[in-house]
Amino acid sequence: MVTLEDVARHAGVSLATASRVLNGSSRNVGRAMRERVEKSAAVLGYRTNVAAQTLARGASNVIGLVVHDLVDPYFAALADGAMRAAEAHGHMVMVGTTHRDPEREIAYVSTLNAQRVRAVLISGSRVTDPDVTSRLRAELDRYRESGGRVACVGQDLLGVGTIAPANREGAAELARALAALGHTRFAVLAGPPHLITAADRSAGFAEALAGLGLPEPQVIHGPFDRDGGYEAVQEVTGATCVFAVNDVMAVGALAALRSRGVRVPDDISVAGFDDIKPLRDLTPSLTTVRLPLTEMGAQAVELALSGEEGGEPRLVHVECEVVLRESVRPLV
Amino acid sequence: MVTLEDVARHAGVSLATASRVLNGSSRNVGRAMRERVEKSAAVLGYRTNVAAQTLARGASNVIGLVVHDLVDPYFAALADGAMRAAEAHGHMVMVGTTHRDPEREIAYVSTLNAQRVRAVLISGSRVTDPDVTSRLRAELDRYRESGGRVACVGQDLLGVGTIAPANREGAAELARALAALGHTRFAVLAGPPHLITAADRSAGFAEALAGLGLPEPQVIHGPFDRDGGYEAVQEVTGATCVFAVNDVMAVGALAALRSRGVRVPDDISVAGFDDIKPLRDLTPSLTTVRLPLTEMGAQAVELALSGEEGGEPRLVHVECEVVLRESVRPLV
DNA sequence: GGCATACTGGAAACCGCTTTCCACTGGAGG
DNA sequence: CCTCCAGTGGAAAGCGGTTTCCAGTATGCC
Repeated sequence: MVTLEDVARHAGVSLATASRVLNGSSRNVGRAMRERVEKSAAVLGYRTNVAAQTLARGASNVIGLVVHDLVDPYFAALADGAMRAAEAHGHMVMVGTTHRDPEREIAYVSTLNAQRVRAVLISGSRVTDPDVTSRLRAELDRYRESGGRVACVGQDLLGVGTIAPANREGAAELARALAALGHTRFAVLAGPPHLITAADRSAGFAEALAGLGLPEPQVIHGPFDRDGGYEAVQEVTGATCVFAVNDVMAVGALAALRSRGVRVPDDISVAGFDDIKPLRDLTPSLTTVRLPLTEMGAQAVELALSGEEGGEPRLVHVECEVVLRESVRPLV
Repeated sequence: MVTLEDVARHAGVSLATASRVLNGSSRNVGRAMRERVEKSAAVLGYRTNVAAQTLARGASNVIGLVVHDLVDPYFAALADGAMRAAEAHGHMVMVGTTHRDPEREIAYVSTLNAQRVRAVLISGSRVTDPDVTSRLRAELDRYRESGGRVACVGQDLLGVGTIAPANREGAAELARALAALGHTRFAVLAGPPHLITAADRSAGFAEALAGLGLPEPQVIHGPFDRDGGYEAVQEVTGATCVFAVNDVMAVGALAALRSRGVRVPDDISVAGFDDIKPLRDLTPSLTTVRLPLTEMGAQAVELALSGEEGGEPRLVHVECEVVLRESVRPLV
């Protein structure tokens, strides 16, 4: 293991000088020395010991990202955006996947705190359980007290900078768009009641319907994933249009309908939410509400890194956009 | 920032004792002391400084994973498996995405070396360029000389423990299965010639065909991604069956055919390779060669962590399995 | 020519934790 | 009763960098 001291000795300079040359200091080093050091470093194959650097500097160059499931295209896109932004800052990303267990979310914040990461990014829906939320908050607060930076993608419930998608409004807009096509009887595959993202989208959708004087949708709860959509759609009765509160559920619903010989959109229309990448290759292509996932991931990094310069944590609202595709047809 | 020393002082014990209690040492600590220390740590909200720990121990608890693109379900599944296995060992995973740039692959190994990660996992196809390969190898060697462990998912070209999918054999088996259905005129969407995975699959397929006395397939090169498949399939002429060397390309091909009104499998059959997760929700469902991606990710972690106990780097062959689905139909 | 003023290089104090070595204690064994 | 040893707590030397002072040198200016 070649250390900075080895390099310094090999170059015939002091440790301080070698450090200044190799690890971006503000101090200038004379041209001759600098070249000697760089040459020695190359010859010896020196690699900075980041752990030592982190310890000495008191700040690391890694960003922690907490997601539910990397295989879910939603989080994959978020992670991709975050990693691109992180790289632009010269940071690496350390990922923790909770597989939807809030306890592990808390545990990961603790672990990332121990790693003294530069920033922590929390993504995915918050839950209604106030106990879980306050414990997560406490853990985040502890981290921030010691100089950590945090950003959240989802609901503004953690007292930290937040990228907040307009779930309610997006769902409402979708409802109006679908109603404009003539649909009146809806079903909502609403996900679990305790997930705020799911609840918000479901509520926004129902409210918009009510605002139009349309009957209440049939609401079916279930898991927030592909299989949850698959199961939930089986219980739909009498609706002409189904809204799944996220795309992966909608994909599951599509599969279930297909396997039962129900044609989409001829027999029933289906819409989702998020506009995840793989959607475009589905048949029929899925109507959805578009969220700029990659950008959101990148924004979260910027938000966390910029910190809340003297004041309140910032709240960034993200607009959604309804995208009508083949899975929905107008009712004549 | 509360340090171990703060805890020790608060508990009225020495630094050594506090360390032994809080960070799994082999040494025993008396019950009374132990409890005092644990209590103090909890009260003060102590979090180990992993950077300091890494420096002192000379070994970190993070694993580096290098992938091409997290949004690609292939790598997402690999990463998922790796993260599960890593967690079982109490490690975290740091991810680098190269977006298919071999230079960044090398750069990431260097960065991960600087981080002194416990192990580095390299995934994705190797390239034919010997210069790139040898430079990557050199970087890996440097890392291993200083005690790093490496595993690779792909071709055994790096001189490190490797999880090697049976690309050739899998493709050959697929060719025989398709031929058994009566197909004789094939096209191969072969990806870029310099990607060994693509080349192996393409070659295995063609060889099997030759072995059966069938005519050579039409080979079309192009990018290894979804859009590459989309474009390449446009050039197919006169084949009854198209083999895309990976699933994402096959998905692109399916989309292109659909948009041109070509029916699959009625007008033409399509097959892919990998069996990525989102496949099951496609219409038609895609015939492919199944690879246990999640397990491969986990195996890579185990392989790297276990090291090459006194000897040659290990080579783990991974079997593939042909999965016939709707996108292929028998030719009467 | 003399002196203030950059510049630049080096010595050494830390960053927070691990671990080796030492010292001390109390009980087993002779 | 003394010796030996297992068991446990503490002091202190690193781990590999960063950075603050200090000192020496060359430069600018009057």
